[in-house]
Amino acid sequence: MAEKLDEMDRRILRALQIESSRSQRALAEDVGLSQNALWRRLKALETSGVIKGYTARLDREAAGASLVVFSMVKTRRHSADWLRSFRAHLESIPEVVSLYRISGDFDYMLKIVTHDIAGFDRVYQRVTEKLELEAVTSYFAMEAMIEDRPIPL
Amino acid sequence: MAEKLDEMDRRILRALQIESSRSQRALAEDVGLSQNALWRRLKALETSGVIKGYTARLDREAAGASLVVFSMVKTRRHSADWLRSFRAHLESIPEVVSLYRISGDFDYMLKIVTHDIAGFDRVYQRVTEKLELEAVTSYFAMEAMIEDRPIPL
DNA sequence: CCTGAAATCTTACGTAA
DNA sequence: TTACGTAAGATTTCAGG
Repeated sequence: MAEKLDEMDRRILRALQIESSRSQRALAEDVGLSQNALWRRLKALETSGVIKGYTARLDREAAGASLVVFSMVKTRRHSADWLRSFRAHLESIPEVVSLYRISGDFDYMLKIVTHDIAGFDRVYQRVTEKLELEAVTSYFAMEAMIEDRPIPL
Repeated sequence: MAEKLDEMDRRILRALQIESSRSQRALAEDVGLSQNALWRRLKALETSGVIKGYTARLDREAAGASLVVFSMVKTRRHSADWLRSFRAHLESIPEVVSLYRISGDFDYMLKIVTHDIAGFDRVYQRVTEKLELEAVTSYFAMEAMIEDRPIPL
């Protein structure tokens, strides 16, 4: 399950991150394998969990999600129990698309995606109402210059 | 090209963001359409650009990209020319997976994904060498609690 | 709803590193 | 041993009519 990826695997993953809807034949030709060999590697990568699934890449704005906000959060409490409910609370809010525990003068960093300011405000209320936070600093994205590029391999 | 999405479209997009590799039949059944009707909507969503493509969802750690860093950047210069070269420079660095122009006491926010600290340091050098930056504050992700969830629709 | 064409999945066997 | 190639067939899905 934890075999290391070789160069061929990385080539396949790179191609799949760019466009996964191409036929196995075309993909196989690109990376330099037969369709059959590619199929076997694909299956291995899927069952080992390196490939978690396949998803549609959407135009965020066209999908009506125009606003991106990054919120840096400093918390007041740090017990295991509190942390659990903190995580559960944020998981219940779909607009919180990312949550990282970070180093530095803040404890967590949230990426929030909504339709507009009003939507963000509702999320903000929901985030803060239930949790005792010491400080929240929000950075509004004015422009997405590079957005969610492939994981570098 | 700019027709609004109706509830059925959103249902389809929601399903596709969760798992796009399922058959049109299964998908159609889920959202309450015939395979044929789904196919027409899919084609429309693809040609209108709402769906930009399809991609494999990878396990970042398993793919060997263990380190995530968010860097807040304050710039010294702001001319159109400089901005162009700033963008081009960062686009040339694949480890910079996101770049947003933001409001607040910083000008830009970078998301950088690398294998380890050494890799991050190389990227950091590359980012800062060519550009006159006033300040850079980096937050290292200690733990990814929620990562890149679907765009809320 | 129906269908021809295409793609996927699977097995089997021979070969090369 | 481990991975690859070819080949061929069964099955499923696609892309429309």
